[in-house]
Amino acid sequence: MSGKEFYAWLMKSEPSEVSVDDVLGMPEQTVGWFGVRNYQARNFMRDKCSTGDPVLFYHSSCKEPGIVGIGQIASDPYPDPTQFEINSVYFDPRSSEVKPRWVQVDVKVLYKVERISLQDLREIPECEGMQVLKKGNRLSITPVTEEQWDALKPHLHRLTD
DNA sequence: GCCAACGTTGGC
DNA sequence: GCCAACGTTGGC
Repeated sequence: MSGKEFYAWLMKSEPSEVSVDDVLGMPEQTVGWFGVRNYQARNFMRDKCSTGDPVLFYHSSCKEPGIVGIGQIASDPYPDPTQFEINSVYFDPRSSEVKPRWVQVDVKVLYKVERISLQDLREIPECEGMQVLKKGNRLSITPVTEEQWDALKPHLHRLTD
């Protein structure tokens, strides 16, 4: 009853675009979470994410979807640069540098874990209420409560690379 | 590649 | 401001 509603974040990435290994190869093992073009997900980044919040790094739209890494929010929100890049698929002509529409935060990957598949996740009773498990869920960023995180902990098996 | 679900768009 | 059409997401 005491757990925080926005304790942690589940952040989806398509591994063909940015995989957990890609991020581990980046400077500071950190990536700007570019390309979010959904207002609800944007508002989470803009209003609710804080530096240091735990992150579940999730691979989606792939053969083996699931949680593959643990990280943390590593910056305040700032304008997503891809919205201004005319050749980017994320270009938004309705946005402007003066009044940016889309923001991102930096995400740092701390370590990889043995993949927790969607199926595994559904079998953890305390995780039943997780937004990512809800039917028709399409949000790329969803909050994870403190209770859900605690329930997940015993299932997180750190990999050593 | 299918298709259910849901967000966005735009005509009225 | 309604709502049908359309586009996108993402597991399967």
